[in-house]
Order: sequence, then structure tokens, then C-alpha cells
Amino acid sequence: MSVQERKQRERAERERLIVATARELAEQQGWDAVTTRRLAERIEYSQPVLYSHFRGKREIIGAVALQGATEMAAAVRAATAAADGPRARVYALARAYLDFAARNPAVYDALFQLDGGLVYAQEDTPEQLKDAFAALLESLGEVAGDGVHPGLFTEAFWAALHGLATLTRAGRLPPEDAEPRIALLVERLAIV
Amino acid sequence: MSVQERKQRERAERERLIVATARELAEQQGWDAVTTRRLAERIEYSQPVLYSHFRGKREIIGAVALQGATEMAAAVRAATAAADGPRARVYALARAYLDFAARNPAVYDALFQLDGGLVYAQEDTPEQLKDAFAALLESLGEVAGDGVHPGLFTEAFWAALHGLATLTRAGRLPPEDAEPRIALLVERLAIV
DNA sequence: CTCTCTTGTCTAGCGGTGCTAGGGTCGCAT
DNA sequence: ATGCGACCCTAGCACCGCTAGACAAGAGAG
Repeated sequence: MSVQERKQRERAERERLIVATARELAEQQGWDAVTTRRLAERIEYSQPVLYSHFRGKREIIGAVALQGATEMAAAVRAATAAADGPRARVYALARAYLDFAARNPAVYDALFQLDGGLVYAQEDTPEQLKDAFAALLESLGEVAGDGVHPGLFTEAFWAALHGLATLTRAGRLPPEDAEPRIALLVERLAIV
Repeated sequence: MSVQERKQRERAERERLIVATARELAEQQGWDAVTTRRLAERIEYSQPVLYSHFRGKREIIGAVALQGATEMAAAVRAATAAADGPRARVYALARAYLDFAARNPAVYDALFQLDGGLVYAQEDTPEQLKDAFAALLESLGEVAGDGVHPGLFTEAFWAALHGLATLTRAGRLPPEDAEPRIALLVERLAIV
């Protein structure tokens, strides 16, 4: 019994190592550099070991995404909790979201750009993803305005943030005017 | 002399064929399916021919992107020209933009998701891209509101549209409520 | 009309990718 | 002590983007 438990622990530990290493490598050199060979070498196992934990590269991306979703939810909640008043909370949320995207580009890509084999916006969506959306909803629902469904408002506001995050990072938007763009969105979209 | 001209024409024609075929293949089966081997086979030439026209796959994506930028600008202008009043123009613009993204997902990806080796938001940005942004600016500048720079407003509004387009297509947003999301953004962001 | 030389295209191959089959080597349980 | 099952590695598949070098077709000179 105890032997099996130990092996199970070691397996779980190795799985964490794989995900952490993939994430690290992706943040350092981009997801293109995360090849199964390089990843295997970094964890000091052979390639097939990866496939005893995950179906393939896609699932590894998905695992990083779930980890990121939890962190993002925590970052957003921490930022909004420290703010006074609905509008200040929305500002804090927007800045925390964009800050997370800028600081963890690979994780953000795993979440919203790449195919991690995850299901979104459905019943069988992983809890981490639902909770990340819930974290947005908590502060954004306050400022949806009369007669506007909070979920719908959150979706729209989130889309705007996502657009800012991706376009800025891809060099499609000049990075200088980030703050006034945030202000514009918050001031006009949020109804206190 | 005339011989050289004929050859030049034929070369240009073949280049158009490459871009059109790449686009077609991408729309049919996604950009992952656009490999240099498959593309070469479809145009009935060998792989190296592609490299006598483009530096690599990236440049082919870039060529599709430029073509798409021209078409998108035209679609947006056609839609806004047929609308009466600033607010109606913004609605028409938003719908035309999202419609273009939904109908030409591969082209949209080439423009805004993939690396086509193009430079954005700078002096040496290709004319087609500048013009596509200008097409947005023409209608959005009208509703920026007092004291708000039209370019900044256009960037913010565009980011919102981009977020809607990408999140919806990637299954991150349920597609049913697309119209109320558009309405929410237009009604709150646009100042008539 | 022949010959040379440029221009253009193709075949073949390099190093890389994600993924898998099959053999071998451990260590546990009997 | 030993049989056996779990585990991991080597080797290899088909494919990727890209390129070197052989070869053929055509233009221009004599």
C-alpha cells in the first residue's frame, strides 16, 4: 500500500515538474521553443514519459492554462479587494488583468490564444476557468447598469480588455497610451 | 525586351496564385494545414519555387494579411457609407468588422493573430494596414467625444471589437449574445 | 544555324517537429 | 530466491520549413 502511495506521490510531483518546466520555458523563449524533446531534456526524462502524463503537447498547454487561470483570478481579486468603491474596483481590475497578461505572456497565450484542448463557457468547463470569469464578474457586475445582465456586461468588458492585451503585445497598438485607453473604457463602460 | 516583360507578368501571376492558394487552403483547413509542401503541390510547382517569391512561410502569411486588410477596409467603408448618422455608422462598422472576421477567419488570423512579419502602428507600416485603420477612424472619429483624441478612441474601440471577434471564434464567448454585446459597446462608447 | 551562358526549376536532403512501438530493466510480492 | 508486472528508454515514423546542387530550357552572340 505505502509503496503505491509513494509512487503516486512521485508521479504527481513529476507532473507538476513538467507543467512548471513547460511554463518556464514558454515564458523564457516562447511556446514555439517548448518542444517535447527540449521539455523532456529539462526534466531529465525521455520524451515518452511526457505522454504517460499528458495525451500530447496540447494537454500540457491546457495544464499551464488552468494554473494561470487560478493565478489570474487571485490577482484580480487581490487588486479589487484593495480598492474603494465600484469604479475604483473596475480600474483596479482592468490594470491587474492587463498587468497579468503583460507579465505572463506565455500563460496568457495558453489561456486565450493557443489551443489547450479546454472547453469554455459551458457546463463542463473546468472550475478554474469558471472561477476566473467569476472573479471578473464580482466587480464588473456592480457596474453593469440598470437592466443589463451582469454576465453579458462582463463578457463585453472582458473582450475589450482581451483586445487591448493581445493587440498591445503583438505590436498592433502603440504601448505608450495604455493608460488613457483603460481610462476611456472604464469611464464609458462602467455605470456607477 | 518584350520577352522579359512577359516573364515578369507570368511571375507576378504565379505570385498571385500562391497567395490565393494559401488563403484558400487556410480558409478550408486552417493555417496549420498550409505547409510548403501542400501549397507547392496545389500550385503545381515544387517547393523551392515558393522561396523564389517569398522569404518563407511567414511572408506568405503577410501577403494574405495585406490582401485582407484592403478587403476589410473596403467592407467597413461600404457598410458605413450606407448608414445614416454617426451612431448608425458605428453600428454598421462594428457589424461589418465582426462579420468580416467571422467569414474570413484565416485572413483575420493572418492580419491579427499570426506573425506575418509586418510592422504595425509605425511609419514604415504598409499602406494597406494604415488604410484599414483609417477606415475605422473615419467613422469612429465622429463619436470620440469632446476632448478625446480620435486615434485613441479608435484604438480602444477596435480593441473591443478585436476581443469580441477572437474570443467568440475561439469558443471563449457564447455566440448567441453577439448582438447585445455589440449594442452595449456601441451605446456606451460612442458619443453622438 | 550552332554554341555558350544565363535563367529557372527540380530532386534530394538537412535538421527539426509531435508522437509511438517494442525491448529491456528494474523492484515489488510471493 | 524468483517470477512478474510496472516502468522507462532507444529507435523510428511521417511530417515540417528550408536549401544546396544538378539539370534543362531558352535567349543572345557569332
